[in-house]
Amino acid sequence: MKKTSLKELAEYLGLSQTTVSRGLANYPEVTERTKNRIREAAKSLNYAPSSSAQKLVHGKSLTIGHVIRLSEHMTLNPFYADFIAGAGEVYSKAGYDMLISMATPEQEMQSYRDLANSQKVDGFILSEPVPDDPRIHLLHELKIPFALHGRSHSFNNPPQDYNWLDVNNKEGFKIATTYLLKQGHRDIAFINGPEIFDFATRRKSACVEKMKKYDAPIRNEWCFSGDMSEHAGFEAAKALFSKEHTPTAILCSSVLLAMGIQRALNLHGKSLGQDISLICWDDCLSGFHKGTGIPQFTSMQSSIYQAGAGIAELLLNKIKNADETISTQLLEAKLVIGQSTGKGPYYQD
Amino acid sequence: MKKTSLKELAEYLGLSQTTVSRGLANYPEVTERTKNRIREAAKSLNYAPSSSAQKLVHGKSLTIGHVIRLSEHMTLNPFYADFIAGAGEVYSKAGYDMLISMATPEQEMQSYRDLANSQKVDGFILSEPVPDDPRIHLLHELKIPFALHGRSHSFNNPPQDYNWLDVNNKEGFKIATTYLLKQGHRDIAFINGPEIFDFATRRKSACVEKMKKYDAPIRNEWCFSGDMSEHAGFEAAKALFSKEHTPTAILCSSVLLAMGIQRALNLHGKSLGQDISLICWDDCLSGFHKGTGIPQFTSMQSSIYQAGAGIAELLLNKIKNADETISTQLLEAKLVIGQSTGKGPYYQD
DNA sequence: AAGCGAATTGAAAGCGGTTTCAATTTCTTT
DNA sequence: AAAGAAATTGAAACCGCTTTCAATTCGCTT
Repeated sequence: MKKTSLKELAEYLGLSQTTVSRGLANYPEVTERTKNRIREAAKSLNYAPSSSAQKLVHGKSLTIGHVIRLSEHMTLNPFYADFIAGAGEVYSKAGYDMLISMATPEQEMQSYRDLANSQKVDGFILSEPVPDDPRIHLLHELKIPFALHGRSHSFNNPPQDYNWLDVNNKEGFKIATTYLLKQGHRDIAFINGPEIFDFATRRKSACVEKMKKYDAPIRNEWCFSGDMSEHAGFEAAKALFSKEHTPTAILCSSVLLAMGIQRALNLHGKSLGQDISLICWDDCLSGFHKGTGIPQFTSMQSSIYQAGAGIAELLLNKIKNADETISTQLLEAKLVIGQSTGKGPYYQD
Repeated sequence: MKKTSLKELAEYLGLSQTTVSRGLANYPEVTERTKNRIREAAKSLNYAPSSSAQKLVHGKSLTIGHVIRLSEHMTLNPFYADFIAGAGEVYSKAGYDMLISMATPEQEMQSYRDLANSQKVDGFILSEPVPDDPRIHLLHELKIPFALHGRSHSFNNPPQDYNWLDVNNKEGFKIATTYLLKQGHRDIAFINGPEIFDFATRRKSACVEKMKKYDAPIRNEWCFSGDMSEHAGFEAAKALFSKEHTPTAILCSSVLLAMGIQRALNLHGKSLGQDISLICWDDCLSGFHKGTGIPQFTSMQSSIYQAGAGIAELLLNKIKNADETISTQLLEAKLVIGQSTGKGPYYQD
């Protein structure tokens, strides 16, 4: 079972390469009868066109690139798996491939350059934007389509345009904060992700806005910003409950944080939903999929798998239609009541 | 800034394509002086060779394929992210690309066929082997190099040969079981992954072997096998502690399970390390990276990131050296004492 | 200055497809 | 049955690169 070329297949059939090629591509000018002959022969000889040859002649790679920045600690965010799964499924349905490239922060830009210039990919999906993300400028310059998962806050003027898909972090945290406030909580702590990131600042500002509106106090010593890991959640909650004043509710930016918070609370003999309420952001990681029944945590849910699928679709549309306009899409998160919230001291009917 | 071709670059330099090509590839017969001219021109015109053209002429794709099976629930194992990060880093150092393809169980085999026949990839990494994994046979037939992460138990005779890299599950769980026994535990429960998988059966048998050796009782109602999720751990532990007899120690197959177990224990007012001991398998997911100090769980640690890197290296060696012999590699897991274990009732100095 | 080997350079073939355009075959029509 | 239109088929160019092999240039020897 060795590689069959178009030439061999044509010789075997006693036809020209032209006809065979057209037959396989289902051109109308080829008789149905010969098409069938061709298809059968192709199957029996196990023929598949060489993708590099096809790419060469078409000048397209039918491949989308994802460059993943490996930080110094080689930590890769577990959300990537789901995000990529969502995108990957869209690609495979559309006949596209997904090329993933790991890059250290120093290699990162060059990696985009190389992939674009060598025409290995027809477009990029960018993740984890930073403020005034330099990749946006680079990819504009390289004139290659791309879409961003999330948004890059711009301090520059004018800001750069780009296609993006984001979850409505602001609205999500407004809903969550309002829910806690209406349940009678006023002393609310906020354990956030790193506030250099756009999503984290949006979450924070939503929270602050609503708290102000309800005249609830905003205490700096109750606001944390850092890694979104179990460990960070544990440490933050530990710090929080070693203070004199402690909140009656917590908002946090990730299920991982929530787990750490829960562990710390147990240590302090406090129980979630009873002594203290918690709402966490939930990216609906499939590894954490819930069973049936009331979920452990009350959360704002938004599937990162769907975000991956959505942004892949957005980008493929751009590419296929050579659409130069900017597309943006905002996904809404859903409040799901779980066991981690209860009435607060100021509750009133 | 549009795509520059070799031809254009050659014309710009007043040289032939041949010389330019050789210059860029650093052939010795090209003078250092002209090489430099060529390099400069290439840089200033932003030239990069078309990868499809290069692939076409070399007949290699310099790409490794990972086909990811999406189950019905679209759940993608979060370990994939780390595994892929490890592999990806090796690839990029070696000048290889990583192609990831999502496939439903029905598409899966065809996906391997297509990628191989269209020469999109030079080799495959297989994950999550099942007994007598049909992919092994297929890829042998397609005569394309591959390596398996884990092992595929064979009920057939003779079993098929293949390159693999696995972690020493058996030895790991022997160590863990022995540790618990020596700490004075005899009533040990086992919350395992799905026992259709090779790794899970090895873990189970290691456990059973050691228990027998120490004359500790093996109770079927204390053995669970299922999803390796937080939720499954919670449910198993809940079931376990609603029984009349309860164990003094638990072995489990994943940190996620451990977290669920902990949550259930808290509900029952039991505390890990005090009332009950737990050792879990820890794939060292970067998302769960520990801080400093004594880790939460006592665990058998083995980095799945390194497994990814190791198997990528193994495969690339095969490909580069056209090595037809079979390579296998067994990684050892390390017992790390954390806060979740303590002395059992039968402890003696 | 002629002759020679060594060092450079370039023309052209080929990798495996797609597509243009011309050639051939088949079918109508008269 | 001949002519013209329509339907099929195929030869050859081309995509962008590498590499073989032949041609040219160069530096030295005598």
